[in-house]
Amino acid sequence: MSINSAPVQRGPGRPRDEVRRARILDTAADLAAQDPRLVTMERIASQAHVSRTTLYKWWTAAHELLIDALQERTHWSLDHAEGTAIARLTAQLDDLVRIMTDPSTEGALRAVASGAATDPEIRRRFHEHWLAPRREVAGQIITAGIGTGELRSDLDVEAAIDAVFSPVYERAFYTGAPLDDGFVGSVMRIVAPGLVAAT
Amino acid sequence: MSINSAPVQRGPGRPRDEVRRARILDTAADLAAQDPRLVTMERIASQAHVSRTTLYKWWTAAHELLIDALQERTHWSLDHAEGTAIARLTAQLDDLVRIMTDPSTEGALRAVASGAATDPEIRRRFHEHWLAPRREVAGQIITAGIGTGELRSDLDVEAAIDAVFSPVYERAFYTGAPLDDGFVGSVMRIVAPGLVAAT
Amino acid sequence: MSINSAPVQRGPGRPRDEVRRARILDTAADLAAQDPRLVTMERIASQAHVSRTTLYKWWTAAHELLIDALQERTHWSLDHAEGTAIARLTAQLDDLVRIMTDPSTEGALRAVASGAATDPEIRRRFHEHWLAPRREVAGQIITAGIGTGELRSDLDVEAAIDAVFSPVYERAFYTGAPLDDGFVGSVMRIVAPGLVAAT
Amino acid sequence: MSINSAPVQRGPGRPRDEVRRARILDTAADLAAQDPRLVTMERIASQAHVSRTTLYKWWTAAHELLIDALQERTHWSLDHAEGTAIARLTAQLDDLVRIMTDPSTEGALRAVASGAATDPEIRRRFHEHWLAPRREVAGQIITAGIGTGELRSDLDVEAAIDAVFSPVYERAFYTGAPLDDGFVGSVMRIVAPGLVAAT
DNA sequence: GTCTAAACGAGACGGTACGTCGTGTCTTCGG
DNA sequence: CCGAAGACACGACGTACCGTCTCGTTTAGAC
Repeated sequence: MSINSAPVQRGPGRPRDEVRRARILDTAADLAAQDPRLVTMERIASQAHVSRTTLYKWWTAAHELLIDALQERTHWSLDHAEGTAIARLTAQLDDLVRIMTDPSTEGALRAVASGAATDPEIRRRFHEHWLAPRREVAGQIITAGIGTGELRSDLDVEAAIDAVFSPVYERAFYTGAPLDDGFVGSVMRIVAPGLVAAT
Repeated sequence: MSINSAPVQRGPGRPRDEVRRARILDTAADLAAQDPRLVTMERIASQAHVSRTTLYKWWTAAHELLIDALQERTHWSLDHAEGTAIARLTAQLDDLVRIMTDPSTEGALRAVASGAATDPEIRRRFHEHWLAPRREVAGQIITAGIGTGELRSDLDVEAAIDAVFSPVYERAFYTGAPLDDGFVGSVMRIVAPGLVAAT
Repeated sequence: MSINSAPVQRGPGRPRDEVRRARILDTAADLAAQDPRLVTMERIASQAHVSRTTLYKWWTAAHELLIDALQERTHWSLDHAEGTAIARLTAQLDDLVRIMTDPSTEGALRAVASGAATDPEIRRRFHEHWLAPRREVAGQIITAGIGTGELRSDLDVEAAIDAVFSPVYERAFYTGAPLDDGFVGSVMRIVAPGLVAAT
Repeated sequence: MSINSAPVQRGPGRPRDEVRRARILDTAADLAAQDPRLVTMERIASQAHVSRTTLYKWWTAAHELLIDALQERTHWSLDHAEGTAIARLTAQLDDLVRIMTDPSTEGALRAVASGAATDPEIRRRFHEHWLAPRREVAGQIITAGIGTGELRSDLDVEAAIDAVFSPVYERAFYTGAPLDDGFVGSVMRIVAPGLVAAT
């Protein structure tokens, strides 16, 4: 799952220092928590007591590094609860809100999303390693819901996923409005009627 | 509405060169259309055959300038059509999609949103000069719809606005999925049932 | 003597504001006294509550202005005492030391000399309006001294003037060594024997 | 002697490019020879095909750089000839005249002296790395001359040094009068009688 | 009294240089 | 082969002066 997960097989030469790797990711997350704009290769290097050379050896850019850090911190969020489709989507949304509420993951996501908005390569990575996995899960939930007859059969699945998730990103990144459990409730109250099949 | 609207009455001193101003905003929009990352004070200046000093005289940063450029290009989008609340919201959404489909406005918005995600000051400006006016209109439509009984009376208006608009931003900025009229239809089909009052 | 002495004859039009002129020169001298590097057209203008346009109307550059200021403050120094040639040269030297000891004249001279070292035009002005008049007086003293037989008849007058004056400039501008009456004595004790005729 | 003399022993890290260093100093000297006002970090960088960053890495300001260039070009001038004190001082003076006659060293000295006149920090450097070493040698010559009885025992050594050297600086920087061997003769003819002991 | 011409203020503008920060690349030494 | 240390080019930042320019306003003497 991680981009730079340590391969087990070993050849000759000095093995990679895993302690350093962890320290680097922690440092990046800390910086992002303080202020996403502080996340630069330069700063990460000096703060993590690591040479810039080492950073560039393993990550092509700060955003790559942040995505790694993000994934290590959010593995849990992909395990989804049982229940109705609506309940499971709500759980997904709760997880996302929790991620957006934790300063270190919020800051990292801000930094990555900021880059993604303007840089196609970052966008690709952001989509591949962050959005896609979550949309995948949501898609499965929705498809299953359609199968059981809980959800409408004529749903545009992609649009449905957008409708569920995007309000959280908008609030977190741009609006600055409070992001709490009440918000998840409000969103689901609005979106759910459009998802469920008429009884 | 514009930040730097030229007052007609004149005092002493050389009057501002409005031709230059327009050329600057055009240049910035062009650069943003090519690649939002090209929008730097340096590049705008050289491309618009204007000194950097002049840019800094009128705008504190590239993002300010872009917001001005955006507003000049999207005045039309705030006039909203007549009809039911749902119809009027759909019209709003169509406008937004059109803005996101025009390369110059899309690029400019990308650049500004990118900054907004990480810089609180840009976020404030982006909200004040871009999001707020559009949310304002949408809010009035919704409130009016509640008044006529078309929409549910227990709506969380802010969340409703989020639900309507945010899918467009998400697609445009991060997903890369096609942004066409069909998408607006899909979104509204999902959201509308949660907005209208039960009959 | 002054470059911009007000001509008496008057035509139509608003006459020059002499109060302003004095205020400008004072301001320039004050700035030079604080730090010669502060003497910029911009700073003089704002400090003297005068527009930059006015400065450029009357002086082509800050150094011109400073030379004017200097002359107004050092008219007295060209009147020389009576006595032997050596005594009169010593008096000249005392005057120069006094000028170099007064912060405002010292600063102004520093600024002008600094420009003169690198800019031929400033050098010409500095020579014409500052060095030449003083060398002129010294030259007359020396020539007169030769006439009376007090000084050697085979003197290289220009070199003699250099020998007398230049140590003061050197100390003032570059060495930072104390510039007091004792120094004038030391210099004259060294130089005088080479000037006076053998008895 | 040089501020940035390359130490021979080497640690880790890419070694400094000595070719670049030489090219930078040459370029600076060339610019100074053309016109001392051209000596700016910006121009040196572009002319020497070097980034401004590199300049700032090694020199805090253009004047520092020029002092380095000067020293590399004037090592020879501190070796002094044998003979009487007067002869040795004359040799020193000849050296200084030669330096002031070579366009590249003359220009560099002009630029540095110009800065020294108004900037205390440059003054300190100019004194420490240029004036002091030369005054040191002259001081030793004079002290030795006093020891042998050739020179007066009641000399103010500092003033004596000033008397010998300063006429050259004055001519070179401000007067514009010719600076040739005849001038050195004239100066020494005037100053020497005040230095030597009465017979 | 108006007329006229200069002085003066306010401010826009292009330009050059400053010193700093971050990027990505390259070179060399040591574990 | 990993990692540290550091040199280097490049692009952008925001600021300070420079000198020029275009206006509007003020202030005198001349008619």
